[in-house]
Amino acid sequence: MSAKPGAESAKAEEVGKPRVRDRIFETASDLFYRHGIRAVGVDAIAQEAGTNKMSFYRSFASKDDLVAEYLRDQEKEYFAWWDEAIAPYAGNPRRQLEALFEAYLDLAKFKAKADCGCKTSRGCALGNAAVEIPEDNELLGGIVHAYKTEIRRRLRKLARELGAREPDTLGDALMLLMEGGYYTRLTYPQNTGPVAAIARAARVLIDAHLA
Amino acid sequence: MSAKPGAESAKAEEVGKPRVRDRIFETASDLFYRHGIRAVGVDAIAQEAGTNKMSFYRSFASKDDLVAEYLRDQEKEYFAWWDEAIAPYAGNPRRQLEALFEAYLDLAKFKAKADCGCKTSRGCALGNAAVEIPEDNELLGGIVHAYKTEIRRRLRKLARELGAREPDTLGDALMLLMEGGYYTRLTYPQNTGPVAAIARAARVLIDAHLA
DNA sequence: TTAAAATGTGACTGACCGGTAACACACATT
DNA sequence: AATGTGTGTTACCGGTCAGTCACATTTTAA
Repeated sequence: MSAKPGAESAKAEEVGKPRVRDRIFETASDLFYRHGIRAVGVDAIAQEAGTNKMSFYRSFASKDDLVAEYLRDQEKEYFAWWDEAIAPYAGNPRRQLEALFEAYLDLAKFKAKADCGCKTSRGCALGNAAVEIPEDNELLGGIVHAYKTEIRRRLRKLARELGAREPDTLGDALMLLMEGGYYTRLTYPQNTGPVAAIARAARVLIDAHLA
Repeated sequence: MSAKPGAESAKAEEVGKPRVRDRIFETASDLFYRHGIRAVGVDAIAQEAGTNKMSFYRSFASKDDLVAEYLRDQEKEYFAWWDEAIAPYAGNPRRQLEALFEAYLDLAKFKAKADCGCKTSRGCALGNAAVEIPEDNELLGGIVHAYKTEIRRRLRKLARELGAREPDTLGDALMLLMEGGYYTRLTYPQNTGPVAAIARAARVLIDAHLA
């Protein structure tokens, strides 16, 4: 099944062969995002990472432990993208919001690895996790909740800085657009779905709350 | 008595003990919606329905078979709600759209059984299924895709009847709101999330496309 | 009444789940 | 040479998954 990629011991370790833990994490993140959390077992992760289950449990206390780290990492990446998108327009909330929704259409590219091979983007890692996480899992559920709430806070804040009438309402409306974009991306390849209309819709909402 | 074997079952249904198949289907629908499809096994369904796995497989060829029926039934229910919401305003697409988004806030009540006990609504059954369905499952994936496309078609049609500029864009924007509402309902109890802003946002979008 | 249809029961398969134990091996430092 | 660390290997645990079997029982229709 898996032939060794010919990497020799000492040098390869430093250059192109990250520590087992990192390989496992990268592999798991990829598999979780593409196939969902429940659908990916620890054995599959270990094998795909070129190691075995025992090494998995030397690095992670449990699967949930890894999932929690995965979710936190996805959140970090997402807000990194966010900050990057609005950075060029600091002090101009209107431009920041527009930039955000225009960049949104390229988000799939930002996330997806080149060799993903998915026909459709898989939308929001955290949001999808909310579907799979059982109700009584407070650890994972809390991570998702905090993430969504931070998005909500940021959008409402931008709406306030914008000087919008009813900034909270505008922020929430914009959030609905974003979340809807993720959700529909699960079904429609890339930007062929309703998400194509997101930037214009955002602009319309913003204008209406400024008039 | 009549020789038709289907007629008698109606009696038992009324009395309070529906046929096993129906009990299984109702129970499964409830469990699938609340906990997700992957999280619910056939054994759990059978037990919760007061029967056993063998009776399950006498009624359904496979779990996927049941899931397909569940999804189709959810779609039917959803569009029944939709038609009911817009019926009073036939010929007035503007009022129909508004009614749709106002009724949306009560949708959770429409779906949820009284004894559900969920802290949060579970949003859209079909949309959530899209997260759990593996990419190569064309049967289930196709059902979800057809459902989303029908929503899109209906919203675009209403936007066209409305006489909106760029009706497809407006329809898609409204769809983003709807889908976003479902998605965020997974995380926020009932209407405490951004979904509370959905009716106003829809109105703003509609107005802007009419001006 | 009687036979057929519907349903219940428990055991079973083979695969997979998350997680663990015991041991072997390579290598880097000292 | 000795030691410790990181890793690989194999087998195993108890549990659950979807799905099937033979057979007993109840319900229903003729």
